[in-house]
Amino acid sequence: MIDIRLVREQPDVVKTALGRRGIPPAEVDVLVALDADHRAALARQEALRAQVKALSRQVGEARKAKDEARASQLADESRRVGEEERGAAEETDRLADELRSLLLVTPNLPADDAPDGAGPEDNVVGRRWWPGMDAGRPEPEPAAHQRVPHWDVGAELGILDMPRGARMSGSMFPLFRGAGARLLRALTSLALDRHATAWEEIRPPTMVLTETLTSTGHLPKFADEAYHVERDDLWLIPTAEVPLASMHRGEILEEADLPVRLTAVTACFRREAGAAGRDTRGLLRVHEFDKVELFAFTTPAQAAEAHADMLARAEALLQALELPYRVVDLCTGDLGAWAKRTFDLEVYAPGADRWLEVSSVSWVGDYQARRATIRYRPADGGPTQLVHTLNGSALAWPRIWAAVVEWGRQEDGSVRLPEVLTPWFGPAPVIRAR
RNA sequence: GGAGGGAUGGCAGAGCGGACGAAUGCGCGGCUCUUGAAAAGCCGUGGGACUCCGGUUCCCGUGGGUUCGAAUCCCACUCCCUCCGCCA
Repeated sequence: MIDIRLVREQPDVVKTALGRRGIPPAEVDVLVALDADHRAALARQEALRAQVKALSRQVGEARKAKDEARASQLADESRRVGEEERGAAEETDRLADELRSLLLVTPNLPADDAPDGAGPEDNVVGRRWWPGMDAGRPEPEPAAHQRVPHWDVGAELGILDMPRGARMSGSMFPLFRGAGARLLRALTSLALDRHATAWEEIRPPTMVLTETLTSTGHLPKFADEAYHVERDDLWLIPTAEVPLASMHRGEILEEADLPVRLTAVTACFRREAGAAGRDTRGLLRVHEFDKVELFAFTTPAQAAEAHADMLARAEALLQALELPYRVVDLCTGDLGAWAKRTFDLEVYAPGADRWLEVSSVSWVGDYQARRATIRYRPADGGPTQLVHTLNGSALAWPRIWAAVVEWGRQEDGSVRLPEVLTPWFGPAPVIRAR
């Protein structure tokens, strides 16, 4: 949630910021008006409440003084004021609900330095990297044998079995087998071992409460995108960001304990309702996939460094895996609802001939912290403040799997794996047909 | 799934219808004493909302209810503990 106080005190700042996302200023005016009404109602209610409390106290005193007549007279009056208060409370609650519902679907204010734009076409493509770039080698040109899409390579080698995945779960549920499954396991181990130096490894639950999914911003706005287990009213997480953000929900942390940095691998579940019919082949878009996530709780001052660190970690993995990639600075029109600034990492996949988003690293500011009331006590003893949260994938495996397999494909059809996977596949790692 | 017990401040733990946002202890912060430290003593120490900055109000697991008045009584739910059953 954005700060209602900022909306109240500097509505123009909020209008300008949300305007960059294409939100009309009238929506901010609605917030301002609702907030004013709510506060007026609250003041009325609290005045009545104070009256009830004062009268009740006097009832007790009258009783003690054995003045029954006065006691019952005061009680009658208190009852009358109490009824009035109940009416006022209903009005206050109604307005509070209305305000909160609106606030819950209002997106975050983008960072000042996030590029302006209307949609994905306006994203800013930044630096690029490819193996050997530092040594002055030119960008690699895929050979004919690398122009085979991973779903074909996977079928040839028997390491990806989409038809059987569909048999058990329907389309877009991949089934990896043999060396293909091992490759996923290797990638996860590689990533977690690297992160574990500074980031605490977590294995969170993958089914969560409605409140947990609301804290991050996924609910109520994006309910159609998530799988819901009706009988138990639990949701399957679309990313480990969701449970990790709730690690400290409702807590007040000490500044000395910040930043808190977490890493986790989980399955991620997405209905992809809005993308039906698009990217249906292979691993481009699937309903269930494994992803290693980084998540940080920081002070506002620590956020920039944490953001850079996350991005650097994701990039380091791509470099270790020898995959050409580019950094994309998301424009205000493509930024996720809760993000202030996001960098996507896209890997080029020569077989599918597409840039694939394999990581998204976001600075969320206090947007989630306010929804989840996650605060910290400053070391100087000042009042508690909301923390900042950041999240980033490092990395999402199916698309990495696809890129590794396509780039690695050799003339004889086997797949040469990056050297960094030697611990799992032996020296000069290769996947051959079974 | 069944039976019982519990949920109060950073922690432990009182309170069980009237000035209780809450005793006491521990912890933590400050001060006194001391060459310094310890000990001792004194003082302070939860979070939020609104505010005409005087205050007002909310929070004792969550949500309802009873009452002039609820941490205290009633109902429902959630979570934790013990025992039984089942189980990877």
